[in-house]
Amino acid sequence: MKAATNLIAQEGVKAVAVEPLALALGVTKGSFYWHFQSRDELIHAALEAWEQDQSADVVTRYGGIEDPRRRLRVLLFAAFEDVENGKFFAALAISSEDPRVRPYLDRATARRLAFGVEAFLALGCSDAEARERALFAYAAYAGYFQLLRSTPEAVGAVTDLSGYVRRLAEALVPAKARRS
Amino acid sequence: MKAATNLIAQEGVKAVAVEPLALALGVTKGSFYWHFQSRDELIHAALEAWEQDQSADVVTRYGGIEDPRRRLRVLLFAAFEDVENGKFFAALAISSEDPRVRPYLDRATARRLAFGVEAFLALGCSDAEARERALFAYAAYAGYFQLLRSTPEAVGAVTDLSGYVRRLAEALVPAKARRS
DNA sequence: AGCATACCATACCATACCGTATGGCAACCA
DNA sequence: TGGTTGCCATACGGTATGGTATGGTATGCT
Repeated sequence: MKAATNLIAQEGVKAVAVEPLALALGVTKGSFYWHFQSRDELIHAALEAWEQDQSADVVTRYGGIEDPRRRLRVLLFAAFEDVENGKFFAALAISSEDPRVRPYLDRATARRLAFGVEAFLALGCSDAEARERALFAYAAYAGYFQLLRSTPEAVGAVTDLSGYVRRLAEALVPAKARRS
Repeated sequence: MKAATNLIAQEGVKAVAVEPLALALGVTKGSFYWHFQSRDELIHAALEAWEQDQSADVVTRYGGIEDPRRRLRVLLFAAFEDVENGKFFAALAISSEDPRVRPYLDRATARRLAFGVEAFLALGCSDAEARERALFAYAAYAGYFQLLRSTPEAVGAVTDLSGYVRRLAEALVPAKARRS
């Protein structure tokens, strides 16, 4: 399952092939099919594990912060700092046509967007405004990791990631009073 | 080639398979291999055509605008309005692991980023600042179309695209004097 | 010792695809 | 009328992979 997760992160779901996987792990197909009923089951298991991690994280870690302004800023910075997860999300996005992936991807997107919308509403935005800002933030997130994945050299030219995120935060949720 | 382009846009390069393609077009493999030397040649031809379109567009249409502020804003709005192209770009991104796609994707990214950096430099930004802003803009672009592709419902909730782009433009290149 | 269970390996079949070999067949040409 | 050319179809071989069938082996229980 770990190997499968790595493969997904690296080359997408299509790269999860039983025979090469077994070979790489030094076992055989026979052994694999003892532990898993099918290739699909392995893929689902890996995706399920990811989703479990996900939903465990977000709500518990950021839902507790009362001040919506602070909650959003913390969430934004944390999201961009979790490179591992960002990369895996980008990897899922490249397999978005796969019917096995779609549900997980849709749920993740819906959950995150809803979380963002909620926070912006708490910030006093109108309904449409909140949705727009949440989408903006999420697109910036998704785009950043897509670029980091597909053409890391291009992203590498920008060494100051925190500057990038700060700009995003300023555009969306300006701090009321900034010091120094 | 048109069919191949559509397939790439829909399901990525891997979906461009000779036999199903021939079947769908009501011809046979024999016929296909008369016109193309190989599957690779077809894929390259489709990508080449896209790249040709690309480079023809950007420079000629936006390079001419003198005022860097205006040039950037026009470029931003135009980029988001060209949904067809945006979707195809997102489709290429999902095939970014494919060695046939990488060069085209890399060149497109480099070209666009360089164009953005140049414009921000003309705007008076420092070198690092220009690179950061260009990356920000490009990530917002890439992310938007990735989401539009992978989960269109999520994007559909935001009906006012121009508001989205306006926010991006404001964050990056504020108009000197805004009215109303 | 005899046996069951858990785990793994080998050999096999089926499918989907790429690419090739070869045989039409129609249209135009000599 | 017979040949040449352009285009297409059929049939085949090769490869990668998913999945199954079946046999082997080690461990621990009775």
